[in-house]
Amino acid sequence: MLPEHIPVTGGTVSELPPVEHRQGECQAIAPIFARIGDKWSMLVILILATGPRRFNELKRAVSGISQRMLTLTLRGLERDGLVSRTVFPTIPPRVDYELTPLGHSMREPVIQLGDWASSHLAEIKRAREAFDSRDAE
Amino acid sequence: MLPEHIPVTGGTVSELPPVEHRQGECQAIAPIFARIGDKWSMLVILILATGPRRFNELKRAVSGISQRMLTLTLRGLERDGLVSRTVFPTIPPRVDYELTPLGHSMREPVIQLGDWASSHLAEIKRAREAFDSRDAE
DNA sequence: CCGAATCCACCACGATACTG
DNA sequence: CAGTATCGTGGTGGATTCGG
Repeated sequence: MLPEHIPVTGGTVSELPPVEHRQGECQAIAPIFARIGDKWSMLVILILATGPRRFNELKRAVSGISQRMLTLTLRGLERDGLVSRTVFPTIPPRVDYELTPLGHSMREPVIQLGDWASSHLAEIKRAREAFDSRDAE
Repeated sequence: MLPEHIPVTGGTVSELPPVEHRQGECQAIAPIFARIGDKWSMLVILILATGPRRFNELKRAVSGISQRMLTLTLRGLERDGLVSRTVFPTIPPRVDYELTPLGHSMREPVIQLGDWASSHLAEIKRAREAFDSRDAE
């Protein structure tokens, strides 16, 4: 399903696919990106990629998220069919969240992005500082 | 970079890395995700992955984006060292945007996510409709 | 322990108009 | 063509409280 990626080596710019190819695509995937590309969704997916978790486990793992945003984020992911919610009517109550097959199919792309982010953290930090000090003139 | 150096815990048999491993990571990558995971950044990266573009080319390609948000998005990506901005002092003026080496390194993860999104568009749509009709009771 | 609900500040974002 | 400026608004997201 994944199209062969453009070879980087020795390629000229003209060998890149025309914009139009992506252009139509953009129309379609923009809403998806706008949805999963919020502040928390991908982090939650990233955590759930390690296995099912309870609500407060998630809250602890995704440090900094508020209870409300975690609820809303999970609700959104559930709506999109990426996460399933299982309630155990015990006392105390217990709710497990885990990736659905669809959510599971998203694991690899998200993990890759996460890996990219953590590998290039320092570079980005430096770029920011350089930019900020440069425009402070 | 992931599963290799993860120490084996107790007797549990799991291919998945423990949460704790991701947990510390999350702290660090949350800001990055919050940054690139806004409404437009990844789409712009996706377009620029096909080669350098001028401002209005981008505006047309990323359908639906306002002039203001494109400017802000590009400025943010530039600040993060992902995109470079080249001004040609001609008349009419011309400004080219293209991926930096750092931005280039992000191409593959973003393209993968884009591919994932476009492949599962229909599934997500169906999941949403199912969810919405189910909670409309 | 899990999560819904309310209140509220802020800023993300879009629309529009204006400049070099 | 490539922005900047300004303003208005809806939504995001935090703090807190309540319920099951």
